[in-house]
Amino acid sequence: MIEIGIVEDNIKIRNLIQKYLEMQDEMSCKIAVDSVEEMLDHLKESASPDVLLMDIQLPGMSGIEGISIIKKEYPDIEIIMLTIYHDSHKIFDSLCAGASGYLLKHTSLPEIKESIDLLVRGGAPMSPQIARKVIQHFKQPEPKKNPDSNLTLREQDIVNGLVDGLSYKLIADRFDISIDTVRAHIRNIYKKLHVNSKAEVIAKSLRGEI
Amino acid sequence: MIEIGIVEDNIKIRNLIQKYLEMQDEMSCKIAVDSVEEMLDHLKESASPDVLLMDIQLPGMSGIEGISIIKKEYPDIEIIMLTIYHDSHKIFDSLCAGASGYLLKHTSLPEIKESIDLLVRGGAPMSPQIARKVIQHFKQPEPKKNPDSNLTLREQDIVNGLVDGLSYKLIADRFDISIDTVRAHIRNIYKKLHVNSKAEVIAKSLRGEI
DNA sequence: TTTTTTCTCGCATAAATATGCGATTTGTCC
DNA sequence: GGACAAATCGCATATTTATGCGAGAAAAAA
Repeated sequence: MIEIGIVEDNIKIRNLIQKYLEMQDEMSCKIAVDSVEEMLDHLKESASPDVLLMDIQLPGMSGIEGISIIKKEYPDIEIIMLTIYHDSHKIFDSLCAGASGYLLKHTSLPEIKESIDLLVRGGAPMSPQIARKVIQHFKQPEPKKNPDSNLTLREQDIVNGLVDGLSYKLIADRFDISIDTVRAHIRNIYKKLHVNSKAEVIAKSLRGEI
Repeated sequence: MIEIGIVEDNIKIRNLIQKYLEMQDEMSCKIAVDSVEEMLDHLKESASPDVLLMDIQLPGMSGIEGISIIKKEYPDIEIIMLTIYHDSHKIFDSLCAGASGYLLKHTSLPEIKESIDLLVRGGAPMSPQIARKVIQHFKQPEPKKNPDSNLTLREQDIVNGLVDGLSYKLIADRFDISIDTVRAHIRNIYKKLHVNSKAEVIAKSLRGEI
């Protein structure tokens, strides 16, 4: 028997889902509340459900904050977001916070049931549009490397020194060269990268633009 | 009519899928080859398919290398990986290279068809186990934030200015404050972060350690 | 072999940064 | 009302950076 909890402030939707899930043989949905705070109260007193369906827009604490807190206290509870938001930020914030699935609210009741089944079998329920956004997140936008920014090995050494937060003097020590040589390299690096400060070199480097 | 191409070196599997897809009313699968190189030859001469099903382990160029090349030349072709590999590296390499879906080879023929439909409708077909791995990738292992490095809003503004490569003067201009105030904030930031140069602040920030 | 890179070093100087000490104002918390 | 954090500003100074110009030696490319 899969124990399911619901956090959803729209009472109609909440009751609808609860009733539907209760009708399933292998599912039970006893806890259905309208805020994260209430759910936390419940969790303290009674046994934890296996799966939580959670909205994002909620009175009080948002669903995304809720994920973090619940996951920290009860890491075994699997959380599926069920929301109208399909903007990338909310999706990624939810997944980063520890959600295991992300459904849009137009998902039908049988599909919700299917998703819960999928989840307990080790899958990750996602609406197709959501999956698309998640995947797009991986695509490298453009390896926008500056073509004529090919640094020599020594120059890369120097850049690494800068990224490590070293001063010219310390870089000189590290590679056993004079500080004026460091200056010379840095001059050339700036030319190649079209910048004129350490700050920009470090930023470019850590952004993978070198 | 959806035009589909297959790159798969196991001739049995290839023929099976091709025949099945050809049987579908709204699908056509004329091009079925056993290497990326062959597919590239085909693409040069005839019209591009809408969707490619591609294996990873192939004679000659690997499927993952293939994605990059094909996507660069023909960015409109959607690629679904169809492979036995379910290790995270291969999955992420594929998605980063530009694949729009990732199925495991035990996927049934009707499911493959469904996946293609899903793809052209803007979704992203993935086996549930794959989706799970993708999602796990988002979970932050540990936000190793320095506990007593909580910067105030203004201090965060200043840090952003530094990351953008601005000088004190320009930061002062951006927020319409005096350069001495910028100095004051930076002093406090350095104290909180236990550093003593712009470089280190930028590095920390871009590494997500603030 | 000649030319071009790459790496090395030096001197000089204007600009920017790091850091010391001190001060006023505006909130918020108790 | 008093304590305290946050944001603002000023002045002074030692250190570091940024950038100009020049140059020699070794290695790689032509």
